[in-house]
Amino acid sequence: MRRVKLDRIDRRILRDLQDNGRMTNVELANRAGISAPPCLRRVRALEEAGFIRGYHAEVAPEHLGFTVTIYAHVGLTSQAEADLARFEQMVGQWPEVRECHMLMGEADFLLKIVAKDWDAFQRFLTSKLTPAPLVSNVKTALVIRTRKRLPGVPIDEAPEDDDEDEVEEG
Amino acid sequence: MRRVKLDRIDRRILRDLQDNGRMTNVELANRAGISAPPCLRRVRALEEAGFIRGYHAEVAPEHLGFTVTIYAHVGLTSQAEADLARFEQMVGQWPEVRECHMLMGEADFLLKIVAKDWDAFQRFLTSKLTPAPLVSNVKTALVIRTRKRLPGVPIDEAPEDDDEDEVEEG
DNA sequence: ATAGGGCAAGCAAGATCATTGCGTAAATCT
DNA sequence: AGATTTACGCAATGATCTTGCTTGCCCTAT
Repeated sequence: MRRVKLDRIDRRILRDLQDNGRMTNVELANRAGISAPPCLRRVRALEEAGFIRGYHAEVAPEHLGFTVTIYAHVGLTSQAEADLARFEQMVGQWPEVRECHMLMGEADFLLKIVAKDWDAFQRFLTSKLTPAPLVSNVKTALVIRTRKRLPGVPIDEAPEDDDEDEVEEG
Repeated sequence: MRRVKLDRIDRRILRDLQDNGRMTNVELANRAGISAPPCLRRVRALEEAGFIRGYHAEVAPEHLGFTVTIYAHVGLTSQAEADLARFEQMVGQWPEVRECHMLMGEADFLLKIVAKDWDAFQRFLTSKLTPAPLVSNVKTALVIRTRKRLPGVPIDEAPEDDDEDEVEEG
């Protein structure tokens, strides 16, 4: 069980990579105030330790024909863990569903769904989601516009307390 | 007004970069079946045309101490466009709010909020969001777990109809 | 048909970047 | 204090990025 601590340099690296995932290692190093080799070693260590789950291009949905984004609240008929997992496994196979969050309270989920147009979403809703087993009720909310869309979390230069963040690695 | 069309190669590039934003251009080119130079030119063109909004490292919130994720439905007292914009401008300045989606129907928003712990979220809620001007009512939903978190949109090898996607660029 | 223009691909070369090995300094532990 | 660990920086190698140039293809207008 190795411990990984984050100092100011690590946080700066994470912040910069969260903001620009294709930043070159040399620029990353310059911003962090160290030379390239240790900077790359830190990045690799952060990846290994699970601080960085991956890198993704942020594509414009409307440019690819996806004009409809919906958030759907889904209530289930059962809240047994096996049923919750079965539902998650099912939505995991639907490409229209991009995110699946289990919410506090009764057995319900919040799904983020994208579709090319309203008709395609209706087809998904009526032929896939609503008739699915375990699904009790579905409430959908169409997204009109999105004015803020920041990735991940806010990463300050320094943590609020004096200690450094640390995390256990399996 | 330049037109940009997407062929199978462009879609493959977008799909691969959405999946791995740090894929090298040579591997991207190999997967797409073309050589590196035209592949890089396509990537640049896709960026210029707005198909790619940016690149981001996906960081693990809990590793950085953010153990709480909340979705909040916020209803406003006014749905005049100026007030909606004012609300969006306000949440834009709150680092805890990562996403702000305006929903269909009455003037309400869906916010994605992250916080280091439940207490920090309570402070945000009671000292920032709830007392803010225009805010009528707030309903929060704590995220227990997230089992699906895919970026962007599903990108197939070929579009459903025979035509190629095209988009206007300003 | 055939010549000309417009794309887009591939090759090649130079510049930049990533990556490794090695030596050294600072911090930690005994 | 001495030993150990850790992480930095330098230097060198290999890979990648990037640009200019040339070639081939398709479309269009003679």
